[in-house]
Amino acid sequence: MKSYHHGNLKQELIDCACKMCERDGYTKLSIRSLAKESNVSQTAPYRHFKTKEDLYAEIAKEGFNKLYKTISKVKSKNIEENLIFLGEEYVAFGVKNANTYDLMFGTAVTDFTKYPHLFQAANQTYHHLLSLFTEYSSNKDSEFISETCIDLWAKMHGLVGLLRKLEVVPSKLLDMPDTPFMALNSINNDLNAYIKKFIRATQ
Amino acid sequence: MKSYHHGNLKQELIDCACKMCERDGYTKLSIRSLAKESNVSQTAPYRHFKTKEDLYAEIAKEGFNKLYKTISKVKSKNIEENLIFLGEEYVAFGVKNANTYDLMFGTAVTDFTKYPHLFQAANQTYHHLLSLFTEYSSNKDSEFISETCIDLWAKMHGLVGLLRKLEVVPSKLLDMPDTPFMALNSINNDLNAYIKKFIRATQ
DNA sequence: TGAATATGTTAGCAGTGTCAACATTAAAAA
DNA sequence: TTTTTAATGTTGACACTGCTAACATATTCA
Repeated sequence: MKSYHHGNLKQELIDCACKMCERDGYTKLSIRSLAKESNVSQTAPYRHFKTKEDLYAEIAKEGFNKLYKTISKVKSKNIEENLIFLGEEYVAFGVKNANTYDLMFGTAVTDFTKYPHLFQAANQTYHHLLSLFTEYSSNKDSEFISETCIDLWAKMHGLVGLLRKLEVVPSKLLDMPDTPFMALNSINNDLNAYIKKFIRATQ
Repeated sequence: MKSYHHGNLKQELIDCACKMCERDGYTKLSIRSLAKESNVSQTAPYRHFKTKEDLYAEIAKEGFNKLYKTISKVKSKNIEENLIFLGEEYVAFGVKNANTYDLMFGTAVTDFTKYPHLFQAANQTYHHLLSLFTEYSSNKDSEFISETCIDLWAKMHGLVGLLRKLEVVPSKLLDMPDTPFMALNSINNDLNAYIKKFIRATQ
């Protein structure tokens, strides 16, 4: 027998939404289908998320926390190795959690400052990069360091975006020369090696 | 008096859709609203676009053609200056045509090979980079050149993505230190200078 | 205990993508 | 030229969506 009140519906909805989002993509995720999958009425989620964007923000927040956890686990002795591993982890995260990554960096949630928890979670990732560079860099100028962070971040972020475009290209195109997809695909075969080179090139 | 048949509805729908997409974002663009704005019945567009994704693909195609036109206009004597200007034009395009850029590089249209015209238009951009590097690089190894292209593309692409995230941060946050948005914002003040440094760093 | 609040349900509105059935016209075939 | 066919337009409808209002039940706390 199930009671009228649920107990911990909010978090359960968020967990379920994260799962559905990563499974089907956030465009396919409807509040109604989320409610159904969670065995509550169609409008129950509205007691916890005023709008759909609020729900998106929650998923994005969880995504940033997961991303932070992933890249902050990386610990190496020297900065170069650290950045290489970090780059590998970051790009791998973006590709593996592609649909969630969309929500984190796409336009579904435009203004992070409307969602303090999301804002904080997003900054956490950046702070990690920042502290890495601050620790290792001989140049302690804060503007230099922040620019270097953005530089690295942009590279990793851009790679995630391009690598995803490539994934959908069927193998029959592999022998068609001079397409970016072809070029990207050859990289994909040894993603880690490429990322290493990629990051090392701009040390 | 208007005739029953329109004459050139397809292209007019595409043009209108491009305008609406850039104005409101592609999520707000509905086939019904497009039909209304074009003064035809709700389902008239379905004679020209089987699904909404087909319409998206058309908009993305127009976007890639416009991007190609924009960056292929850049002509300088030496490769370095050429790449700097190209980077500026590219990032500026991405920021100015943000909503269209979403459609071009987002997940609304997953498989470009389903839309040959879009596929061709997307590759045209890459080909331009490729020919630039081929012309100027002393290392003529094709794999090296294609990797360098992707490298540059990823950087520009990543910058567009991050710069957009920053735009929505209200100015009250400007004196809040240690946020990526803050850091990005300082860059945005002199975007061109940053890109120069950015690209030069990985020559 | 009782009142106020939080959290759940049901019913319904307006808007959406898409399809089927029908109307009109332009193009092709006779 | 006439007739048939195909292309292109409209109307109506279905299932789905985000969201709100009105109502039901449970929990919190004075």
